[in-house]
Amino acid sequence: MPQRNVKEQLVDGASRVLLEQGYHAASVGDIVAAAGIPKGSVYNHFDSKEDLAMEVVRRYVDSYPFDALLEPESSPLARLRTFFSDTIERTVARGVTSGCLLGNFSTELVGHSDPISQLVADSLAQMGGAATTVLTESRQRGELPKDLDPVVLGPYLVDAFEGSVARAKVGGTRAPLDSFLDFTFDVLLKR
Amino acid sequence: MPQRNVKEQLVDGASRVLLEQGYHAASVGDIVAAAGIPKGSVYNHFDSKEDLAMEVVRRYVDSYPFDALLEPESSPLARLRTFFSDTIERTVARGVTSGCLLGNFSTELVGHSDPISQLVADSLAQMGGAATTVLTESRQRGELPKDLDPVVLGPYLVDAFEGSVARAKVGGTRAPLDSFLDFTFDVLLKR
Amino acid sequence: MPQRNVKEQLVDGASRVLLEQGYHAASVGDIVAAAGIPKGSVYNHFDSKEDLAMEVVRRYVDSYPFDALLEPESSPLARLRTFFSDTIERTVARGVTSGCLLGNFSTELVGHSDPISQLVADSLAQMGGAATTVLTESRQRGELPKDLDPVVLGPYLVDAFEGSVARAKVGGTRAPLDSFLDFTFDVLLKR
Amino acid sequence: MPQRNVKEQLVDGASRVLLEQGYHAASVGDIVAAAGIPKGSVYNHFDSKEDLAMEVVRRYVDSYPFDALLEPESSPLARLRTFFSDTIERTVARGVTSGCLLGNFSTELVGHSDPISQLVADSLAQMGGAATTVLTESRQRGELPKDLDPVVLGPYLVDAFEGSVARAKVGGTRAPLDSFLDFTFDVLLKR
DNA sequence: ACCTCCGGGACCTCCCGTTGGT
DNA sequence: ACCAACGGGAGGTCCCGGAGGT
Repeated sequence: MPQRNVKEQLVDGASRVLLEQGYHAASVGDIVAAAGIPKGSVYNHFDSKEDLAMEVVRRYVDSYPFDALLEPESSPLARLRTFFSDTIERTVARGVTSGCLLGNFSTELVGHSDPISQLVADSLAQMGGAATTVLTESRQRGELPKDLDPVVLGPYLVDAFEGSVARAKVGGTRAPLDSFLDFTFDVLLKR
Repeated sequence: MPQRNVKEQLVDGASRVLLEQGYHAASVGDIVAAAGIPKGSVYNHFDSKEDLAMEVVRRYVDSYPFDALLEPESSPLARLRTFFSDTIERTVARGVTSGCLLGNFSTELVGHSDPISQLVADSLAQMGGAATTVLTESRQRGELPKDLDPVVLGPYLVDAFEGSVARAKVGGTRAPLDSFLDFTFDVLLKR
Repeated sequence: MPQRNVKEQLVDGASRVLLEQGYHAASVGDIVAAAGIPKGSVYNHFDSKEDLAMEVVRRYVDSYPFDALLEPESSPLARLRTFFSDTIERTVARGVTSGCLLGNFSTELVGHSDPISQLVADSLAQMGGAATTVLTESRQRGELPKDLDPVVLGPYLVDAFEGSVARAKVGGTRAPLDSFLDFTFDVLLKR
Repeated sequence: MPQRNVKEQLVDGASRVLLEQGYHAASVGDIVAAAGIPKGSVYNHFDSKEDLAMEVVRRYVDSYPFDALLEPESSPLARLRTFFSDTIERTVARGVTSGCLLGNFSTELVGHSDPISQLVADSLAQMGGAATTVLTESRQRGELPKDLDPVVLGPYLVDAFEGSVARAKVGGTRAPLDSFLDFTFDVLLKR
């Protein structure tokens, strides 16, 4: 067998390029160039660019620290803050101007790829649901102001987060992200 | 003899197509087809697709009801709610799955068009600033809980709004938008 | 306008290449190379390779000497013989190994292009019909043996002709064509 | 442990696919999919797609009922009619729109594969020769009109047959085949 | 013998911007 | 100002055949 890891290299390269350039702007040529593999090898592993992007989204979602978020060891609110904080750091590390793959694809691919859009919608819902779960815990511990409904608040926080990621991206600064974190946990959730 | 408002038709068509398809996915051919004009005419009025898109963004921003938002007639919070509410209705009227041009371009065009990205960033900042202005008014009237800083809260609300538009878009439902409106004005700002 | 005749050159080149190589074996690159035009120009004139091939078939059919065949000046049988004889000479002039576009496409494109297949079927029917018309004339003049039904014989002769063109093509010799002509007119129709 | 009759499956699949799609339109991928074997296995048994197609043609020719045609039991003309009639039924059973492999390849592969073209030409000549043999028998029995030369008539009938198969294929109807049979044996050969 | 993975190259199509006659 | 025609280049996809471990 000539080489190994071709598929792995491909998905890695695609992850980087799709995150940085977007779906339509990133050509398969760009991706294979970044992955360091020949173009002809792409379709040995994926049926289409869309199929490859699906895998990239799956891996992206899998990289979220959901385990730590739901582990009932420390305070729920602390865990939620850590979840967002870690995510912010990872986002910044990849480059603020790359933004969040879910947010990027949520606006770019509607009407162009139903499978990806569905996956993105589900992933966003999953995040909102996880937040709701933690907030419900928090409420049971009496940490949460009583007027805040976890079911509504969870997705709301995810929306606010994604919005701030988008603004950070287009502005080229992490400020909106830090602002989101501070306001959410130091003001909104703290009475 | 050619059409009269060729430029107008062009911008109208481009507004629709760019909002629905995105920048990279919409070809100049798609745009002129939607506008009902010949392709060669585009470059009599704009230097490039990018230039045309700039004009589309400007018109999009101009269509926001900033005047009504800042007119000191009714209650500031009421005006802010109306601003978002009207915007939601217009968004829904254009098709939820189209989303918001600013949100769409904020994630798609970073790294591809600095002029558009800058314009989008500025427009988002403008919205946040307008919200801050109104919230400051509100604070002066004592309508606003004291722990909420208008300077932080204004952009935060815009982020949350844009995030909910994105989620509505990818989910194909207006629910996140209504949820945003209710939570923001019935809970968050009504402590 | 940079150049003219681009479309004409394109169709001419396509006629040559499609006849010689067949539909699937001839790439658009081959065609534009033969036509001496850049590849990007093809789709200014035709929607697809299939569309271009349709035009080629139309021109091919138009090149048959149907007028002379149906002109009631000389003997019907003489005109029919001339029709086939002329067609044979033109076929040989283009290269026996190219065969007949209708025959070639009739076997290659079924299941791949319904529009072309239909056009080819119609054209073949047209030839058979024309032969029938002339044979009917002949019968009325008493030139035709009574047991030969023009309605059946017309298409039969066309089939035999196309079959002999195919055999000449694959054999690389005009012998089957001459044989067709002699047997048909000196034996079959001369009872 | 792999399959047993890999080669057999391969040739069977290739026979079907090449007959239905043609040589250039059928990819090796299509063939192995139809055969239910992995693509890499092809080149263990054949040097190339061309080589595989050669085998397919050989089997196709072997499937003709030449034995029954030449067995001097019943009337020569009856045997010839049966030969064509059986061939027609087998052709129809495989799908009229598939046509005849010899006819299909005779027009598609000239200039692309000399070995296949040669084999097809020889096979066609073989058929014509067999017909001539039987017609000669017939002549000796006095069954055949004296003006019909078996040497010319044999190939002529094969050409007419192949032409009618092509017309049946592109027209999607067996009518030309039945017409060929009736006219040939009820009119042409019956004085 | 088998078969997974590989890969250089070419497929058809379409892109965006331009040219130049009207 | 208009716009039909143009064109270099790239888009995603798929081709046939091979390499090499099992």
